[in-house]
Amino acid sequence: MPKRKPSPKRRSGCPLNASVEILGDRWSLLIIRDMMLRGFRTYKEFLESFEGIATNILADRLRRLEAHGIITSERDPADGRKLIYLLTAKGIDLAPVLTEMVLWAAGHEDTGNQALIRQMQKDKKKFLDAVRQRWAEKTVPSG
Amino acid sequence: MPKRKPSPKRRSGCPLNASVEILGDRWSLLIIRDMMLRGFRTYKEFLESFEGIATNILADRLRRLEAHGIITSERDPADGRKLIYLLTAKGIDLAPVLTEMVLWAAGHEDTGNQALIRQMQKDKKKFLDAVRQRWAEKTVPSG
DNA sequence: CCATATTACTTGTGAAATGCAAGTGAAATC
DNA sequence: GATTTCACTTGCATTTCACAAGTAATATGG
Repeated sequence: MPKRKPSPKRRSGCPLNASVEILGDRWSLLIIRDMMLRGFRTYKEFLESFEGIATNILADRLRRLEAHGIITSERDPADGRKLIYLLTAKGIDLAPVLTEMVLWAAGHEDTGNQALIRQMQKDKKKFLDAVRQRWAEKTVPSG
Repeated sequence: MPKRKPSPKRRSGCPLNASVEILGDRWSLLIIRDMMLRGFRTYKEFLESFEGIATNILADRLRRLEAHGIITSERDPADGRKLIYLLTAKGIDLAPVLTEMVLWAAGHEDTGNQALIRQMQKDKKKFLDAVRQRWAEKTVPSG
């Protein structure tokens, strides 16, 4: 259980503050969403996913997420050019956070992706179990 | 039920994207936390709470949260200088999001506020019910 | 009343983060 | 071995942010 790394210069001890300092920007949670729910694993997939992210920002966010132990990266043995990014246990533990954010927006904002929302609403626990299961099997379907 | 406002130029229809565009910065969720859990309601209280926020940024974030229907503002009848900021129903509905973010950080980062965390872990539903109850009564204790 | 204080801001300025276009190096493909 | 693909980096313009100072409206003390 690698946890409780002594973090450098944090503004306050509140756990929410820690979360916000790590995840509080426009892209980090979207990258994690794509890894968790869409099975994306390479730089190129992320870049093409949300049109609009700058290449340097994407590189920076991946570095930061890795530094925080939320993702790992390794060379693709089948193609030495590719780096494969994967969620760590700490990363997959963000599933409940993403779920609640999705449900909040779905209830109060004009959004799409109704299939996903209905799945989450119907049985939150089952949905989260399924996410964790796919992650454990490392058989997240791509696309 | 005032919901589903047609939002201007959103990057994608995913609900998570909507959440990130509204809440994805370093301060918004901390302001909401202070309103929800500490009963803060004035500009000055927020400013003194998290030392470090710039006055113009605080003003901007309060404006944005109000524009998104997460908070309201009204003059204090007892002191005409003061504006009182209050969470809307949409704002209090962020309680599960905050809770999951707190629990995630508490489990994986080196943070304080163990009392709050134990309360959340012990019975998440009861904790959320209490938050909603205090909000409904508008009797959130200050400090 | 009138001077002073408090509250909730705005404005100005420099620093930092971001967006965009172009370029680079290593590995794969043709 | 020339070209393409992948994962970036670099340089520069723009936007956002932090910090200090100032302002308008209201409140308070003498």
